[in-house]
Amino acid sequence: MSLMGDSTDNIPGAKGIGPKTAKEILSKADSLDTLLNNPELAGKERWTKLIQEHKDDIMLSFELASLIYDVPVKTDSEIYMRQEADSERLLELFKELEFTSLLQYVSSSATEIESEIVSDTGKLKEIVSETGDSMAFDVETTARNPVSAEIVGISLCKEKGKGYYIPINHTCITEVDQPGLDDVLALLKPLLENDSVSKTGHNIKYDIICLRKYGIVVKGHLYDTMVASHLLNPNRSNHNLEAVVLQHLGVKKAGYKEVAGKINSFADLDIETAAQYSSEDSAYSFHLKEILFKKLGSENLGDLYDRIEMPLINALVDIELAGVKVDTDKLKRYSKDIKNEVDVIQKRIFEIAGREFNINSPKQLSEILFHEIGLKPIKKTKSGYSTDISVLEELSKAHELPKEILEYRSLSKIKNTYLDTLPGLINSSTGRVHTSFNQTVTATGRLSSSEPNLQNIPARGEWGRKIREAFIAEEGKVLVSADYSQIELRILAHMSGDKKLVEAFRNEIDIHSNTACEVFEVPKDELTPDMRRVAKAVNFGIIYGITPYGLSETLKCSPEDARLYIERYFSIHPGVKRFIQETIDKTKNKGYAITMLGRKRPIPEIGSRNANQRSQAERIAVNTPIQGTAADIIKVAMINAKNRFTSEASGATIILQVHDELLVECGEENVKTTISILGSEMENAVDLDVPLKVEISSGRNWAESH
DNA sequence: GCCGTCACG
DNA sequence: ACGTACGTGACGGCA
Repeated sequence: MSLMGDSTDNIPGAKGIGPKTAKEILSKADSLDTLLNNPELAGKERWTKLIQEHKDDIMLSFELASLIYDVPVKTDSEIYMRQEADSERLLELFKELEFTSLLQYVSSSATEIESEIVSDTGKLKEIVSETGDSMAFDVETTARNPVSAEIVGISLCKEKGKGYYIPINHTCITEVDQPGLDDVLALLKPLLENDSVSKTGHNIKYDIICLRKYGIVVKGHLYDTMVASHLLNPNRSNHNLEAVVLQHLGVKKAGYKEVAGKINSFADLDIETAAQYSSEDSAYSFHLKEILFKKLGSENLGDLYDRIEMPLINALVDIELAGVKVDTDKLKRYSKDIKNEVDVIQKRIFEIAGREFNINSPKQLSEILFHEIGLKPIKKTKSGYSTDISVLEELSKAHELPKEILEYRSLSKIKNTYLDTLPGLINSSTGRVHTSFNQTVTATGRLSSSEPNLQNIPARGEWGRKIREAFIAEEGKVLVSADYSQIELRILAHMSGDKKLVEAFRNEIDIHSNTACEVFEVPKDELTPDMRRVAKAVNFGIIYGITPYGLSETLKCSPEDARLYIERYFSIHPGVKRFIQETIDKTKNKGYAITMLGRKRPIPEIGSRNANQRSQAERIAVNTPIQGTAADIIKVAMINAKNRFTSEASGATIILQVHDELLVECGEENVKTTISILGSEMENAVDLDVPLKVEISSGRNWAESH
């Protein structure tokens, strides 16, 4: 078995590697170690030679060089551009290898895009009238968060290689005339709202939100080159335009930081520089559209984009604009309460420890625990002894301090991350919190949420309840929360076709209790809560790509017992066992994991000779189709629910998504309709061999609706 | 900027 | 003999 399966079985020496194969390895490679530690591709010399053999292919040699160059992450092309120092070291490397063409690329910044400043409405009118059925645009603003951002300028592209920049609200001293915002938007509105003109952009959700605040509803087919890049390789974490342009066009474009990093706001930027930068954004995105969407088609990802990711952009626009109402007074009161609690605990900790120290410093804490008190370290981290929750729980048996530390940590986390931060993130004009839902971050296809992250708001315990009670509905409205019940296990049942598992879900049996009966071979009425706890962990473990050790860690049992549980589970669910093996084999053959709706995730380490790396890859190969399919399904539900809320004028708005939950706000009088629409759209988003079940309830706040 | 930790699913 | 559950984002400490 060679690195990537059949396609690279001819690898014995570098000379046998053609450009296409090398490219394939690179596109699927996730870490430098995978490649450099491969005995068949070992050594820098081999790779250097490879570069020289392919120096005509700019991008290929670029990526190869980045590997030799020992960059710490993936095959991201932008890594060596992130820092000046890196660029310089890369230059040296290229000089050494006599790469004249590459030298040109890194040393000269791109000037391929022509930019024209549009400073009067007459000219703008002309451009609008000349625009055909396809355009790209980019909105420049004062802020990162689109809901609070104000428009500074807009660039357009209607033909490859040329951008037009309309300066609107630059505050720098300039002789360039700036047309008024209202005039510009009035002229652009018919074009932007024209359904038959497709719109291209890089992270176009941002621009659509900015314009929506001014009453412009962008219509037409959306080509988002950032989303396309993510679908093509979800392992990459960064899909900013500079990186994507470098990867697919082989051009080093100036990034935002290089252009505007030193100034406070884009509005302070001189108009000529702004025009060039913004025109490049529009024009490169316009150019990338052709390449990326052709690739999406040939990778069979076109349907996934058209049916899910593109309509999802519009759904996310509505969600982010809607925001969530938060009772800040309540949070601030809780913050004071919790401060008193934390102070008391801190005092107690210092007394027990015999001196004051920074409890938040794991380093200082381990000094106290393991040297001064003399407790026995349990786990190591890269930099010392671990003091994480599992360690402290174990140490609690031997000493009174760890328990206090746990309490301190938990409370200060609540205070710092939630109580004290959320009030500051309220948008002053809407009075609500507007998170960003990121469509291009996760490797599995899930969304992520940031600034603030509203997908990790505490849910458990006293403080979880208190904090969720502070997420409230507008006056006269209520919150409706709908959760998929066991969606991942249901997907496992469907995908594996395991008879017993399918049957259990068709009969609406409590799945964890059911598993407990099976694993412990007892009738239902003899089940203990502890058996159910074990079974629940086994069920989760299956989804995560179970290992005896991993299960024993979470269950705090011996690996031998864990192994037994797993063995019992598989003997009862042979279909699941078969599914796991087949999934791993298929991933090995194809080089990627794939979800029900065709989302792909390359997993190159699946062929690694390093057993640890290979095992991890195998767990990822099992988990990704399950987690990713669940992500696909809730995306479909969001799109369909939103469409019905709109078409049936139910006055309901989705305001949050938390992986298997949707939170909706609607008028008190519409609760019944909302529940019925939401429930049926979630349950019928896709057709599986087992039913999808959704639990719905409503209330004045998030805790109550749950 | 990276690490350890911990909040969520 | 090894080191392990899957996926995220934010915080404080520390170099």
